[in-house]
Amino acid sequence: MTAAQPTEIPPQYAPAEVEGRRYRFWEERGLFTADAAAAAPAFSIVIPPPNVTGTLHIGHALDHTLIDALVRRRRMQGYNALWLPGMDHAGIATQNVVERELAKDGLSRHDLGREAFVERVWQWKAASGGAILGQMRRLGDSVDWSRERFTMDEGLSRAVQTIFKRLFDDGLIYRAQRIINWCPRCLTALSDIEVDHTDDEGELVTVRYGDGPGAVEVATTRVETMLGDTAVAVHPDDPRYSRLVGTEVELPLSGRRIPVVADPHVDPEFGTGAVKVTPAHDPDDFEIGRRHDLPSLTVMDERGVITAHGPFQGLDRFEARPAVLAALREDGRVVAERRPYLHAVGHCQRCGTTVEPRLSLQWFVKVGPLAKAAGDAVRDGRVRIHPPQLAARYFDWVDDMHDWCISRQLWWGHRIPVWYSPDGDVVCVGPDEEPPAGEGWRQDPDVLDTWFSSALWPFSTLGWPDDTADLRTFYPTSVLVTGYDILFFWVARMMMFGLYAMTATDPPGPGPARTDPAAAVPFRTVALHGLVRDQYGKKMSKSRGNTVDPLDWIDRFGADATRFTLARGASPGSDVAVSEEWVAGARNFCNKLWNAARFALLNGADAAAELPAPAALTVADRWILSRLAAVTAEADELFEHFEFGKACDALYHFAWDEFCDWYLELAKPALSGGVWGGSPPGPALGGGDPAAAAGTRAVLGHVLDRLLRLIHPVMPFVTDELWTHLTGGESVMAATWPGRIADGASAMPALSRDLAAEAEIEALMRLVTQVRRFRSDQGLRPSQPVPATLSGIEATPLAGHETAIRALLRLAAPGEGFAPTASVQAEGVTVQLDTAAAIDLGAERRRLEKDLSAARADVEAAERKLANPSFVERAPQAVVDKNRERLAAAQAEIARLEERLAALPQAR
RNA sequence: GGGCGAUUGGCUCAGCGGGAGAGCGCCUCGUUCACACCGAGGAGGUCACUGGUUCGAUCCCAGUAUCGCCCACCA
Repeated sequence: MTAAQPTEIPPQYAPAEVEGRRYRFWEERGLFTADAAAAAPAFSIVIPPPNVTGTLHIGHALDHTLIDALVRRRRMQGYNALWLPGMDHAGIATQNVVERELAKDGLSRHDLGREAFVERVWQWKAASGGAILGQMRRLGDSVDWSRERFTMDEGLSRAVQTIFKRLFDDGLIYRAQRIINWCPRCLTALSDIEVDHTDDEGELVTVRYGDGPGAVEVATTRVETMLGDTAVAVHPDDPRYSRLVGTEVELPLSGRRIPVVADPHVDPEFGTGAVKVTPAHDPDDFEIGRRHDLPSLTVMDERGVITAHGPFQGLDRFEARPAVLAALREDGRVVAERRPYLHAVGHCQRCGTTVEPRLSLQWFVKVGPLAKAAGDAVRDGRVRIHPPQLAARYFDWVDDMHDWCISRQLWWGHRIPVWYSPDGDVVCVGPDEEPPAGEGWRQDPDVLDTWFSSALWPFSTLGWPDDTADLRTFYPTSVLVTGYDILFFWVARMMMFGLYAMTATDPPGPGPARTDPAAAVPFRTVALHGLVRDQYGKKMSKSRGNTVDPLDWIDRFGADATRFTLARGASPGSDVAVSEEWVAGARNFCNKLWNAARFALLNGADAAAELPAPAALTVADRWILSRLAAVTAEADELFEHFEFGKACDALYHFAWDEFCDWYLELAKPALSGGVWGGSPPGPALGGGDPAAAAGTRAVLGHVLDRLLRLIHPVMPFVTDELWTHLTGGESVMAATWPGRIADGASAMPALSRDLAAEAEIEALMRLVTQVRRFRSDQGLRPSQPVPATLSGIEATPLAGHETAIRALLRLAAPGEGFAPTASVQAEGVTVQLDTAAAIDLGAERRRLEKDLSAARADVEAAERKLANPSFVERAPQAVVDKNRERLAAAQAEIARLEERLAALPQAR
């Protein structure tokens, strides 16, 4: 027997000491590196590329924890697992960040010029990107660093150009004069989803146009745009206005005469039923203008400043509004004013500025056929969205998508590969083509929406348009793990472009493609998680001051604790609430594992030994192996369905409640091989039996070995540190997963359930808990030995467990003058205790009465049910039987309790 | 204006057509040789409200209320 010496293993886990060392080891051994030529089935995940705008936040930590857990498990299962890392240039977001940096020095990007500015952004990218990579290492991300990509690296830029050219040639990219969302601060076009709507306070003003019988009143929230009105529209069937259609009215403040047109888009119920039409500054009006061939008058520049000649020229749009209104009032034109008037107003997602609808020439993707294909792939099951209820949102969006404005008036991003000649010729240049030669050709100055390149991520990162081994092996990727908040931004667009690029066509498009439609999808499953929230369920934000820096938690609690906190809260599609108490609890769990392993190591746990046959094991050994079998199957299944929270919970409770709290206590007699708790060892738990001791050391080693493997995907560092100590193996990362494994991989020996052992130990647990409760009620200190007899135990399944029970309960052998003062009955055993003092009759009576009323309630409920013929007739037999058993048990309990209550006053 | 989801102990959340669960917090006790980042015991909930279906509803259905999220070109 190994003497339990004070040891070099400290009693507390110190993450900082372990994490860096373990990560370097994994990396040096190439344990993260996937092999495109490997025979094992492939499993691949591409990282949702973090923006190079700053550093990772706790939401990234959640995403990375879940992905890493999936990948680590698959790797252990024997898959050829790849987690491909990389980052996103994040066009407008990054440009804004760098512009803000410049602004600190009083500079604008125009002071630097395009080339120098872009160079400056690259410097920023290097710094921010470096920080992000460092954070990923701290988190323990098992990414294949040899395959790291960036959306603007050479290969990906070639993929962007390739697909742009193909879309252009297919007529799916076009350039058009349209009303688009314009940010007057960022000075660029935005797509619909880059606009956030909020209900803002405005004013609804009713203005009279024209005079006399031909006058018409219109309602508007934006009086300043009337400078650009070119019509008034009414509904064709509106009898109030039918006589006016075709006439002209005079536009106030300008004297221009504009026509009254009839258009079905007008809602006769709203306002006055007549609407002013400003085709250059409102998307609806633009459409009306098109239908009626109205001129478009642009009265605002790109910064939102009025350009129309007259008294308002040079005013900002928000200054112009009250000015125009005042002028209208002066003219007696204002019929009614309603304020406050709440209405949805669009804001730039990146800077919050109110978006201005602006007529301009932009590039668009014609999304019709692409979106149809993206919807169909989910509809026909080639791609599964998890949890399924989020698929409804996906369909809503994909099935009714507007054309996608992809040009941005920015400098940071992929330059649009189109060239213009002075004569108006337009040439789209492919990746291997030279720009057109000759005088005066100019490339389009705009760049592409950052989501354009993100949409190619699952295949551009694998080498597309080249026919690479990586692409052949790892596409389609297995799972896409990301937050539901970017379902539209990213997931839907990857679907559109993945299917477009990777579906074989006739004639073939550029790059390799798949003839099997199921192999063309960018990923087979989309696993959506939620947002990280604070302990009150509130969204984290800098203004609330409730954000969490993952590095701060990693420094203070360890990466494993941080990961466990996030994973334990993760349910598919729902948000995760975290707080410092939670991560402290997770840190405690790490420490619990640490000490369980420390105990095992000190007691000669032997993971390498052959497991003895059940007959040669103690009941406790058989029980914990059976419980391990159960929790292995359970956790395995839960991980498979992205139920990280439940998997963590199952493992946590097994490790703490069953393995540590009961099994380690029960194993002590066998391990110590001698005196334990002051009592001689008993046979059932193998005390004093060398064979049983060896068996228990083997079981202890095996259970801990498998448990560490099961927890490793979520808590990689502490499990690896402990596992290597315990087994002498190189890394648990490379060990076999105890549950299901990949085809062709070799599994661990299966464990089976042992229900007899489970029942026996559960009975022991109930008895021990009952007596502990009595001791606690009586104020007996846990450490104080109490002489007691256990009568009737020989006739119960607990017959062999008397020593264990005595030890767990600190019950001493009855000595001379043994005089029991109280008894506790449970599991067919009567425990008579000599408390050496009068027991607290009040406490005992209260306890017994409480138990009695609970038992009576049980009897009443069961009787009521069983007295109901419909219940007996129609309920499942098992349920009826269960109630009969409950009734009998409760009745017996009542008899016992009444007896003891009656005996109570006689007790000493 | 549409759509989706939620409402369970103090807080955050599981659960589910047959006697309400966890973590944290709270109370009591504790220097038993893995761990005080611990151990033992305990208190605490008419499962939002109203109806319906059912032998039986926290669970299914309808409505109400409150909250949250997503989408939206009604000026």
